[in-house]
Amino acid sequence: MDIEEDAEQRAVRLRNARGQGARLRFELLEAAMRVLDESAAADLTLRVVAREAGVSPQAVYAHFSGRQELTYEVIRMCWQQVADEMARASRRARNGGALLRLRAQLRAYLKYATDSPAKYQLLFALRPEGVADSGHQTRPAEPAYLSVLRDVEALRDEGYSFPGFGVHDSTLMLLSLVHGRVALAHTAPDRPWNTARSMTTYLNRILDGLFRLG
Amino acid sequence: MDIEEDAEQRAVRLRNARGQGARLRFELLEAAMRVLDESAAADLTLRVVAREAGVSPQAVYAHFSGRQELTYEVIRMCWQQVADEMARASRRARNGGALLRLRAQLRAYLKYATDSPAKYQLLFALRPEGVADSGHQTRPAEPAYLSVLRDVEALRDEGYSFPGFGVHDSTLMLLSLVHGRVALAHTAPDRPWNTARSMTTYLNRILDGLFRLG
DNA sequence: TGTACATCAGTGAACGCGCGTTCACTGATGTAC
DNA sequence: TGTACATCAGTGAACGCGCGTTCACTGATGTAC
Repeated sequence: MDIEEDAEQRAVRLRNARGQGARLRFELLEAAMRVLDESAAADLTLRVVAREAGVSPQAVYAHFSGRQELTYEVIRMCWQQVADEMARASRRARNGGALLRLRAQLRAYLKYATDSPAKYQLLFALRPEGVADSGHQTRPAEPAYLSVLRDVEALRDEGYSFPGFGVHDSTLMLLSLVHGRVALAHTAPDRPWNTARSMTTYLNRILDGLFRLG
Repeated sequence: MDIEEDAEQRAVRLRNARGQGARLRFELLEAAMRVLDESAAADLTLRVVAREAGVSPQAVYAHFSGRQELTYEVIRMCWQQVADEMARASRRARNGGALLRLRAQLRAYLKYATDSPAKYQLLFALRPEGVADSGHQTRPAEPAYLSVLRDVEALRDEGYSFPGFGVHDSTLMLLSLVHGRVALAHTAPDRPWNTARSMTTYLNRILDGLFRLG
């Protein structure tokens, strides 16, 4: 016996009802997010996503122009996801001042980087040349930017600022700091000062020193 | 006629003299750097490096355990290269104060990111799991760190500091800022505020606001 | 001064793998008459 | 109420590609005697 097909094992799946074909688009993106939950970013291939979704590789082409477009949509989803968690953290801290809400946002960002390393890595995957983005595809980081901006504006309304910087410059500075810190930690992950806990403390101290009254 | 071999075209090359076999190790690393000068980081494969060096793919195994080790050595070279350029920029500005030297270092960093995007991308390539680094392989970013640290120490000796931060924390903050800023720029390269020039101005203003007497 | 041998710096040929993508097809479901 | 047909949601089979790696080999150069 032992006929053991060597065809790619594919999850069982009922085809969508007539008229519901567009559902597969979402199923593919969800499958991609699941893949990233348990694999490295480099393993996010068209074939792997299709397999996870329970369809053949060719089925992807009905909803995306190819691997590249699929990947970009996944990147957008990841940015939206981290932005959502940052905004939620800020909301949970709404009783504190703006500075405490910013702390919460940066902590949420660090948590995302730690808990979802593959998705996090994808956030800063370089966009290869020749991408025909149609407007909304560009600036995938915008949701996270806007979430931080909101609390930086609140901080300004409380009278705090970094010398000479408006809210946009300040927002960019905070995002740069937190991402840069995480990226540097990746170059020496075994060092004790590169744990998520150390980085949280570090960023809190920066927040405290950065913004001043007046 | 037209017999046109389809074998991989390989650069002409004389084999190293007896006893000089170790030279190939350096030739391979140099070849890798050349590849990165004109290709994306994703194109840095063992076969491509071997072809650029003018040897067969198997020849790599005489000097590296495999693709992974080769890649890590290249990453170390890139960090050393950017650190060298930062240190040189600092030396050129030695007549100014420490703040001006730091400006020069960060500008050199930005220049490296702009002029050598493939090498720059490699700096922060995630180290996959299961790397047996034998001591010196870890912390590839250390040369750049030490270069910045030197000027931050000089700045401290001039009496400047960021509130509550020692020289190590401050150094880490500057590197985080500049890398984070570049990485965010990559997510929206078409925006006018993400040009190298805008980022230089931006970082200069941060330096001015960050460190205070006392 | 010649010759057998060891060493060195590589190469030839091949392997299995997964990738993205193309083309022709299938089989269920709804619609027109 | 039946039937021909169009549409839809996919699949089957195959393509060429470059990858990392293994194994057996080659041919020049030095060394021992």
